[in-house]
Amino acid sequence: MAAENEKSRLDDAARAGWLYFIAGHTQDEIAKMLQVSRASAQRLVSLCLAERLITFRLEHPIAACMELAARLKERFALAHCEVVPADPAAPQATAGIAERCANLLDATLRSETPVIVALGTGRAVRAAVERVTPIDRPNHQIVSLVGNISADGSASFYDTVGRLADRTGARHYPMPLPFLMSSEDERNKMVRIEPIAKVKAIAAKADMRLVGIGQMDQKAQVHIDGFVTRDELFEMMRLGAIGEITGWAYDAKGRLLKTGTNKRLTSIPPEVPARTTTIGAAVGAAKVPAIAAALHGRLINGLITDEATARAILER
Amino acid sequence: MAAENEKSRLDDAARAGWLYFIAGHTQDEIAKMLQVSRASAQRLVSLCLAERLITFRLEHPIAACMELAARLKERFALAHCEVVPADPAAPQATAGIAERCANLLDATLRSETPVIVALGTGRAVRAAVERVTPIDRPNHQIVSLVGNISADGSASFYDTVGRLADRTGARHYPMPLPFLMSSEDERNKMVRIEPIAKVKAIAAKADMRLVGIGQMDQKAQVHIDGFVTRDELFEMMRLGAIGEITGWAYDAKGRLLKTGTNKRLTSIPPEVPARTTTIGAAVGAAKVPAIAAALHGRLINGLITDEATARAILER
DNA sequence: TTTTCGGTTGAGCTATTGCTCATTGATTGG
DNA sequence: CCAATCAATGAGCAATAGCTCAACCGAAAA
Repeated sequence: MAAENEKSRLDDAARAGWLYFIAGHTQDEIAKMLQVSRASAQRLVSLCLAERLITFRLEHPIAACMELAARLKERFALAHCEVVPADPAAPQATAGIAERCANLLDATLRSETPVIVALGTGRAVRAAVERVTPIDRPNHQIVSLVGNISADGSASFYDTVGRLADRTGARHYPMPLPFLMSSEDERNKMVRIEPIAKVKAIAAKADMRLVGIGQMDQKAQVHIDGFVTRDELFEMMRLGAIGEITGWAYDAKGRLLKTGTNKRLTSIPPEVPARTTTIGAAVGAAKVPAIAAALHGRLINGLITDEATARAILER
Repeated sequence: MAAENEKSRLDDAARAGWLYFIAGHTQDEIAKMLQVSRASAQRLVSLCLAERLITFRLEHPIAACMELAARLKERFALAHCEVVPADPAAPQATAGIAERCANLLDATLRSETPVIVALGTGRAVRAAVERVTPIDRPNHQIVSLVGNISADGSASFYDTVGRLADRTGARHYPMPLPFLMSSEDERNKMVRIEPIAKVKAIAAKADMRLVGIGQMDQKAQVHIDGFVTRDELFEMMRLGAIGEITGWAYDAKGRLLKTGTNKRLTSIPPEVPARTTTIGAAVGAAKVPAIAAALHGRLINGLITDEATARAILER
């Protein structure tokens, strides 16, 4: 008898769900049809959902992305996560994630109350600032997390901070420092001098950090861009480095290394664990271990990536 | 560019739909996530539905029934239609439809304002009245559409009107007449006498008619119950009879025959087309042509049947 | 350059929905 | 048989969704 009632209740729930979601009736109409009160009709619709009698299927590539983003967000307790459809024609294309990063920057910068945005390295970050909608926000501040002078003394490093400031009229604070100093002592001296200390102080108050994630292998961007030598790169790899964020190398568990180039690095170190919104932006199979490690080590609390990369991270 | 925007709009619609239906967020939350106004978020969710980006799938046997009922209702412009799951163990079982008929009667009889319910023949109708919830409605009226005296003069015909009256305290009007008279003249005389004319008048004002549908073949219920002889049945079949409602035989197009037993029949004739709620209740492969004809001829404007029968009717 | 037009937007209103809580009614144990 | 308990119910309210309308924006035409 109990089973009988149970069954008939589920039947009614299914009926209500059908009438609600498929036929598009209101719960009031359904209540009249099924000869129950509106409250009961609502309960039946809820039950239909709770018992998973009805399922939703989104026939769109976006669906998989949303799913992956939700899983990443859950798994790594992220404050923010976006997964864009992978472009099969260009698996490494940063266009998709750059657009989302730009959108995120737009949203942050739209605020009338002053905000501080800190930028790291990475092609996605560079591409993102190019896509930011121009807006006049002179009271905002844009601060760099990394030195903008490369090994040869030139300031050739792509000036993301300056570009973003151009588009917003915000004050900007590049870090007038070489990426690496020649020794730990020298680094410690430099970061204590007034203009650098000021940048550090502003960066510490940043409302959002947007950083790229680099893998530490033969194709490491920090090496390609000439910030670290081949020897330095290989030394870090020997020491266990698997990825880097603003130059700070970390191992497979996302722990910052205490040796090697990290001792001579002028970049603002990541918060561990990340408390302020710290969004990592990266795509590509090569970066998967680096991204996964950064997530495990809580070096970032936000991620913008593509479908293929997201899937690879979750499958590890 | 237009295509680009169109695509991105659909992407957003899919995103909104996912967040709404799958993740269960409110449109307000979605608006904040996608950086649009709540109104726009609502539009995106609507668009997602309109473009069929999202589909609902009801994983329950009831779903097919709802679907069939909706199609029957649409196809034959029915005021009411219910399809119950077919019981694979007993394909002819009237239990399912009787329960629904009883429910319908319950709903009708629940009204405080006086209603008139007219009952026809059929096992489903008989079973239905047995399942009606007892309720005290002395001002209602229950009227029979068919004579309750069979060929041998006995009143053995199952007394649905009386049983329903028992359960409701309603006044009831059986038709104290033989099912068939010996001639057309005699029929015409009988239906004009006072008590019969009164029953006819009440039946004409009925708020609802619940009737069975009989097939006209060797297993015709009217013959089995002894209301028509074998010869009479075969004559009607020769004349094109394919089904009967309250004894009134009709052809494959649902047109009432003007000859044969119909000329001697005392039953209240159906309205053509049915204006008052006239619900046919019948199941079984054998009844499919009869039901389909009744629907086509608008002898009924409501149907209660089972899944297998509904499917067969639609596939004709 | 100005005008017009189609389409998009957000404010604000109304309908619908979800939920809480007191009440009812059924069921089980005494 | 009665009382206690618990799930189900419906009223009523607060939150949410859907819709209308006026305003706005950008594109195409004059």
